[in-house]
Amino acid sequence: MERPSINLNFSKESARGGQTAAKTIKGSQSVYRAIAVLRGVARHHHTGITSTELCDKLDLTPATTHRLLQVLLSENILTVDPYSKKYHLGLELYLLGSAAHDFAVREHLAVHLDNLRRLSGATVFLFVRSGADSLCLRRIDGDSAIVGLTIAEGSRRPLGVGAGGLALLAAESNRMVEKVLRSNTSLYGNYFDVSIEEIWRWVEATRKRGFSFNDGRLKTGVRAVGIAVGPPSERPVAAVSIATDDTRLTEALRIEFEQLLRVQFENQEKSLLNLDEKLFGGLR
Amino acid sequence: MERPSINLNFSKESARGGQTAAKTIKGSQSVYRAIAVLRGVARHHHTGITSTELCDKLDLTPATTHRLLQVLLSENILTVDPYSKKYHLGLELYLLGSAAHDFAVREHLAVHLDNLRRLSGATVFLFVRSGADSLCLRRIDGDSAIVGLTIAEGSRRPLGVGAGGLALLAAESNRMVEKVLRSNTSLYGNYFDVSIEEIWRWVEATRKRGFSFNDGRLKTGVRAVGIAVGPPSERPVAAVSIATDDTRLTEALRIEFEQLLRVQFENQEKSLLNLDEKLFGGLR
DNA sequence: TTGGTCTTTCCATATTATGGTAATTAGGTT
DNA sequence: AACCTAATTACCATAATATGGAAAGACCAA
Repeated sequence: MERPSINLNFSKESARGGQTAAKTIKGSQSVYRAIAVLRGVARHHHTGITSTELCDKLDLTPATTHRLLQVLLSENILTVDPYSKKYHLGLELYLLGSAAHDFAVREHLAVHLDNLRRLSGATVFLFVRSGADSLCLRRIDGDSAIVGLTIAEGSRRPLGVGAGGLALLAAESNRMVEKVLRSNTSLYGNYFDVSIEEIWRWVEATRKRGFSFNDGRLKTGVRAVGIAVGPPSERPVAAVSIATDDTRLTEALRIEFEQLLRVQFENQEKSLLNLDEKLFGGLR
Repeated sequence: MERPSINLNFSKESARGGQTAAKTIKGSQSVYRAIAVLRGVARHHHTGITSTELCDKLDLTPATTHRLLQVLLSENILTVDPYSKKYHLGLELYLLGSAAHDFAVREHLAVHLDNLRRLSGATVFLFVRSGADSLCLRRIDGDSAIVGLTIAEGSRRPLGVGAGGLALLAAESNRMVEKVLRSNTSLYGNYFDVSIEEIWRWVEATRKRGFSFNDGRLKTGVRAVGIAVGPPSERPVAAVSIATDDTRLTEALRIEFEQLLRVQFENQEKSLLNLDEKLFGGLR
C-alpha cells in the first residue's frame, strides 16, 4: 500500500473556507482555522513545520496559530518536537484516519486505475457503496476534461446513477436493490426521467452483460462503462468506470473499454477476497 | 495490516478537554467540541451515527452539534448519507491520517508485540525516534500494571531515557548521538542524575550487548529490556521494550526477556527493510 | 391524513476567540 | 561568552462570534 497523496489546496486564503470554498458555514471560524492548520502540518509532516511558517502560509497571527496548535497538541492530533519546534501529525490523527479504513480501496486499486487511465486515455472513476449512495473515491481525469463534470472525489450520488453506481447496484441482491430503489425514489428525478421499473431493467441488463453502461441518459451527458470489482460471488468491494463525453463513446470504443476493464480485474479475485474481509461491515 | 483500534475515551464530558483532560487550553472551545464530534463519528464509523445520537453522547445542543457537523462536512472530513442522516468519516480525514504514515509501524509490529506480551506477561512498549525524542506508539500492559507509569501512547521522552529510548539512541551514529545528547542535556535531570559521559557508556554497552537495559536508574523505578528493530546495518525503524516493576526483574528474567526479543525479531530483516523505505524521512 | 420525532434555521445574548503588545526563549555571530 | 536577532509563548482588554433557546421544517409511522 503506497502512501496516498494529499490533494488539498493549501494557499493563503485557505484558512477560511474549505476546498468547496463557496459555502462557509456561519460560525465555528476557529474550526475552519484548526482544519487549515491541520492541513498545513499534514503537508509538511515528514519534515515538520514551525509555528511561524504556518503563520505565513495560513495568514494567521502568531497568537492564534499558537493557540490552535496547543489545542491540537493537547488532543494528540499533532505532535511537536520540542527541540526543533517543528510540528508533525500525531498518533491520534493517524488512528482517526485509520478508522476510515474503508477508503483503503483507493490504494489497493490505485495501480489498476492508473493502468486504465493510461490505456484508455479517458477519465477513470472509483466508487464504493455507502448506504444507498455511491461514493466517489477517486477520479483520474482523461486526456481531455469532461465538460460539466460534477463528480468530485468524496461526492455522492444515489446508487444506480451513472455507470459506477449502476454497477454497484446491480451487484447487490434483489432484496437490496428493492430497498435502495425505494429509499432513493424521489431523488432519481434529479438525474434522469425514468421509472423505477426502467432502472430495474438496467440492473438486469448489467448483470447479464457483466458491465454497466451509461448511454448518456444522464442529464450531465456523460457516457461511461463500469464494472463491479470484488471477490467472486460476493458483494463487490468497489466499482470502476471509464467515462468520456457524450459524443465520443462509439460502440467500438465501448467494447474496447469493456475489454480494458475485464483484463484489468480478471485475476484479482484472490487479492480482493482478502481486502473484502476488511472492508465489509464498513460504510455500507 | 489490521484495522487499528481507536482508544479514545468517549464519555459525556469528553466534549470539553481531551484525554489528557488536565490541561485544557483556554480558548478554542469549539475546536475541542469539533474533535469530540470527530471522535464520536469515528467510533461509529462503520454503522454511522446520527446528529441526535451525537447530541446525547457528547452532551451538546442540537444546534451546536449540527453546526459542527456542517463544518466538518463542508471540509470533507465527514460524510453524510442524506437518506439515513447518518454521519461517517470522510475521505479527507482518511487522507490526512494517511499522511501520518509513519505510525504504520504500529500495525506492522502489532503481532510481535502481542506475542511478546503473551510470552512475557510483562508490559510491552513500542517506540520510534522523533527528533531528539523517543515517541511511544504503543503500550500493552502486562498482567500486573506498573505503578506510577507515565509513558502513555503518544508521549515523548528524550532519546536515551528508558530502555526503548536507549536502544534507539544506541542505534544512531556517533555523530547523531553527540547531537542528541547535546540538545537534550538540560532535560536528562528530570529522569536520572548522571552525566552525559555516563549515558555514552550506556550507549556503548547497549551496542556491545545488542540490548538496552534499564536497571531501575530512572526515577520512576521501572526496569526494562529493549531492542532496536530494523533492517540490518540501517538505522532502526523502531524499538521495542519489555518492562516490569523495579523489584521483579531478576537477572534470570532479564535474560529471558532478551531471548524473547531476539527470537521475535531475528528473522524480520527483510520485511523491515521494506517498511524502512516507507518510513525513512518521516518524523525523525 | 395526522401525530410525533428528528433535523435544521434563526437570532439576541454572553461567551470566548482574537490580535496587539510584551516577555521569554532560542539561535546565530562577532 | 556576550551580544543581537528572530522566533515562540503569555497576557489581556476588546470585539467578534459561537452559543442555545425556540420555532420552523422535514421525515416517518400509524
